[in-house]
Amino acid sequence: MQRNWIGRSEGTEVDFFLDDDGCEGFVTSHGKHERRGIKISVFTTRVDTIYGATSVQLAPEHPLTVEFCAQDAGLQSKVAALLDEQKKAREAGDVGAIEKHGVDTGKFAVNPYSGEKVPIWVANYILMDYGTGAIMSVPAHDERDYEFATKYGIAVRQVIEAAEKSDEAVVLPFCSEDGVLINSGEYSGMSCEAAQKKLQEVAAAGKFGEAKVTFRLKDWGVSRQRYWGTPIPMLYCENKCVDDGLVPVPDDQLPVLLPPQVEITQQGGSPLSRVAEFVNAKCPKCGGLARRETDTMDTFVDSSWYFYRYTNAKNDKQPFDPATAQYWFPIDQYIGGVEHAILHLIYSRYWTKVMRDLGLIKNDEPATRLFTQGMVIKDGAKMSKSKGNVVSPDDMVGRYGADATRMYALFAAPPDRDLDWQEDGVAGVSRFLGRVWRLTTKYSASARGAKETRGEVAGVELKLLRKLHQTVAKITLDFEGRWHFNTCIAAIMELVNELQGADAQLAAGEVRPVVMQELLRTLVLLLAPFAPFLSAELWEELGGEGAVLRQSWPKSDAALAAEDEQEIPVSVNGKLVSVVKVAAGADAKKIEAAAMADEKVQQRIEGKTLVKVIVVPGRAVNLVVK
RNA sequence: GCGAAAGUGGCGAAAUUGGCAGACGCACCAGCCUUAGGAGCUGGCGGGGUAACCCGUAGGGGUUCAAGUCCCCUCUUUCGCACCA
Repeated sequence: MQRNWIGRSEGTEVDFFLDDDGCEGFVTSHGKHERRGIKISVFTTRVDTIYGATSVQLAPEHPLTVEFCAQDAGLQSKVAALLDEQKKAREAGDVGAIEKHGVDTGKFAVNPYSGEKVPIWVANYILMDYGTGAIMSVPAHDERDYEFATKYGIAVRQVIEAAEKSDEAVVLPFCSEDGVLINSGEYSGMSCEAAQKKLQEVAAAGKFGEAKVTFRLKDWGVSRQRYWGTPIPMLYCENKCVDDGLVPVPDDQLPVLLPPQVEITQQGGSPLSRVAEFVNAKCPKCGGLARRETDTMDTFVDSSWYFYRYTNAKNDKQPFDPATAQYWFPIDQYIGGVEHAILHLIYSRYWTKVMRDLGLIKNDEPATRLFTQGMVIKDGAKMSKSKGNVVSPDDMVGRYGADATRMYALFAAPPDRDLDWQEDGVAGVSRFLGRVWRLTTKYSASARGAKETRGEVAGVELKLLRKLHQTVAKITLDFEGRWHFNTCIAAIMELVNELQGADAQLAAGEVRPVVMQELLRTLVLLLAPFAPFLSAELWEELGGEGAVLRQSWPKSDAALAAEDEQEIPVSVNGKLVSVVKVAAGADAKKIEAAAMADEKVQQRIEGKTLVKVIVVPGRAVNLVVK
């Protein structure tokens, strides 16, 4: 997601030249490169289309635009209108919806490869803060350029044709990179990819361009003109005792605190600038008058590094001690919603890299792993304070208890998925916990004091212990490997169902206390992360030592968990026909024999020719017949 | 418009490497029990059909002995967005 957002874009920066008196005698790339005059750098991902460039377009705020305007009042008013449109679109947050407008400056630029003169335009959709603030316009091979050129009658020249020739007429713009250059001088006939590489080399050799990587990360302003932010600890010395008068507040005067009494006047500007006691200060360098910076830092600044402070919260000399931070960082696991995946996480990563470069920390990244949790959905919409559909769990805790509420939330869906909040299910979880309580307390007396060793097990003891150890294995895997707590809880429910199904045998004393103890104590340990309060009670009830949450996680005994038989589905021509039982670990031959011996299978293949038999041991059998 | 994620019973969901679709739970139905409860126990519960069987994972194609799972196209929903040269 970040890869997309940061928007790494590989392309070429190419210098066009302003065609004016200073540029006479310009010679194309074929000959010598005597370049004078003013450069207009453009960034393009499609340098292979450069022979199709029929204009150069500048952002309204481009320095050259400003210069042209200074010489031409008529142009200036038109450009001002373009800039206004761009600003309005930006404020509305949708530059994409802008209607393309532009104005011809009457000036020309020279293509450094071909020497061709092309008109220079200013357009409202060119942004000064991306790339170089100028583009070469290739209408034949770019949607936007095509739209613009047809609107203003700018030439359209095709320089790429499809790699595979077809009889159909070419529809412009042709934007595919799967093509071959035409009308491109000595580069004609090359593939797009090869041409890009070659043209970059030529530009680099001729010193009028180079391969370049551009990023689209938005430059987020640090400072805000409002009261409720962290003060920026800088002073402006009135005497200009240093070059620009800018003096940092000395360490021993940090932190700069906000004044407690501030009038919010809604006049605009920072409210702090109207608080004289705050603004007026002494220059720490020369002792003269100084003014404090009155902008405050945006909250993104704080959220980019606050967690480093957690490693060293009582340090009153520094934000944190580098050695302490190095001990704790990077964070092992970051958990957050998708809304954190871009802005906050990009800024905090960026901040970490800056602190690393300053030598404050050693880690390159703030966290090693990211887990993106789902949203809570209520009545079809994301649950949020701003939508006002937030449900407090307090009600549910009051009615069913914290254990049932917590366990229900974990049971309803895996955490990486959106959770549809429906309260009906909590009653079921509550009933389940009641069953666990009754089952455990019913047999706790005998289980509590068991001291003998287990020894060999068989019959119902084996059946129950097998299920127990299978459950431990499953939950351990789902818990550690996948964080699928819903299936962990389902597995505990299955275990309890199995125990309850054997209640008659338990009541008849067919299971020894030592086995009962293992069954119930392990059950409680498995339950503890999901229902800690109930588990603590039951742990005590079963005579467990210490706190249940301090116990080590149970280990699955693989030998006990292993089944001695397994069921293998048998299909004929891909359709399930029967299920056969074989000894666990049976080889393909034995499984095939069992499948062929099955009555239903025989009915299906009777009178047909067996073409192929596929046996996947432990998994499936498929018979292909004709 | 672009980008990302998702689509499985009446509902929330399972199916870890392609190998018995619907585990577990909710709701519902039937029965039992009872100093009648927001309780407990037993059984049923995708659709069609008396049945044998047939159909079924948004829709349509494909790969494969075998597809919810892999590939292509379409549709729908949610989230994010910046005409990015």
